[in-house]
Amino acid sequence: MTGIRAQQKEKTRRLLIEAAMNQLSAEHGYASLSLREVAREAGIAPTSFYRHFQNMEELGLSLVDEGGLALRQLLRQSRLQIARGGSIIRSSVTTFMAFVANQTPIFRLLLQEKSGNSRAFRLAVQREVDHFTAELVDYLVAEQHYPRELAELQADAIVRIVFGAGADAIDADATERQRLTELTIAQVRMVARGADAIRQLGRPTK
Amino acid sequence: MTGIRAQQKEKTRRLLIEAAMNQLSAEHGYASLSLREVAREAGIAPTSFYRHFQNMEELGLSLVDEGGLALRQLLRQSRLQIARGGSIIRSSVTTFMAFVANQTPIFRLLLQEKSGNSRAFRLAVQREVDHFTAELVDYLVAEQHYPRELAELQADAIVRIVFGAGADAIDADATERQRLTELTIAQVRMVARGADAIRQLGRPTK
DNA sequence: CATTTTAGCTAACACGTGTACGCTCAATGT
DNA sequence: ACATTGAGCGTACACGTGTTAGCTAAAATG
Repeated sequence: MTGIRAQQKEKTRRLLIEAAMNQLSAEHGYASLSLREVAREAGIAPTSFYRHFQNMEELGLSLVDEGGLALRQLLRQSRLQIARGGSIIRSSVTTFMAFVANQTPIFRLLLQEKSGNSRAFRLAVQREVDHFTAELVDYLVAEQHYPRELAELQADAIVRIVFGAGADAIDADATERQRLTELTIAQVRMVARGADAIRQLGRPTK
Repeated sequence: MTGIRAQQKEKTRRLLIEAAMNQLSAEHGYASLSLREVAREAGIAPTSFYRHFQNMEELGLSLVDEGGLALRQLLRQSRLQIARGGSIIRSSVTTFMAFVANQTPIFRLLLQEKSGNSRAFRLAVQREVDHFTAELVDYLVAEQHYPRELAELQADAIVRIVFGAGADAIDADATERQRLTELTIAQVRMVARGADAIRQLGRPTK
């Protein structure tokens, strides 16, 4: 009942997606992705592409979704590390940087399309980043007992710092990435201290 | 001796640059910029383009330079506001956001090519951002007497936050941009507080 | 004034692109 | 068993692209 036919279709759909991913590189971004080349790498005729996607844009949005999914899986991984002890900041930043290193093409896609030229793409990526931020806010409120507003301010700043560092990490080699990771950890801790100081102001007499 | 000929050449060179700027929009980025369309808008034949630039890439790098120049002019403006009193943070963030609002295509170009697909572009933009950071470090060391290392950490974090906010401001309307500006100011102040707290740790007994 | 330089032109090229049309043939539905 | 569906294919078209080669005329040079 799985449908040997639908099964095959899903398979070549994946072939297309993976072909597109492969063609994403440092020199060759989504914008300059060609239907024909993607189809060629997937091993189907150019026209058969339309059996799976209406547009290249539709393919691209699927890529973003895949990326967002991977990103959220990363977050869960990170939370696992927290559960079994250790600095939340360090483990979060480290796993994030590992994601950038291991899934470079996906991260680059997210990064580029965040300020890219398709509104649909920008919104899709922003949605993923917002997820990211929202979960951080929840953590700060639930576990660290920050007032919501301050938690939002802080989470937003942290996400900006971490994503910015991720962008710089893309081009970096392992050593440089290590340095960036430590730098980022220190910066996030700095933000946390600042948020804490502000919180103390709110209720000066402990 | 100005050279009526060289003068004319410089003029159409500017025409080309401005034509390229005009074609940069939310939907149509540098990557999909066409030599022929640019030439058309500049009012010259496609082939004449090569009298001024060897590549589209060379044109693009000129655009980045123009953008960086404008950004540095903005910084000087901002520093003037500081000289005649007022919060340095507020005036810096405000003028930065004004830049994003008024010179949107240029800022978008910088933002996109920062993580774009041409290494030359990435380096060019990074160079501009580094200028930005370096001047902030100098300020923090000279005026606020932070130790250099802490100043660098702080400046880098601030630049990341501000640029991230700028990226979000691109799509925003005036009201939303105002909100973003206030948010960013608060975040930068938060970072400053954090840096201050860390500095106090370094020399606990005042 | 004679010569050289050069910004801009027209014509032409080879190429890659997205997409429409109609065919095949194996998996599905009845 | 038969009819229908649909994934994939080959052909073909119109179009925009970057780039070369060679001409023209005006400015620069001496």
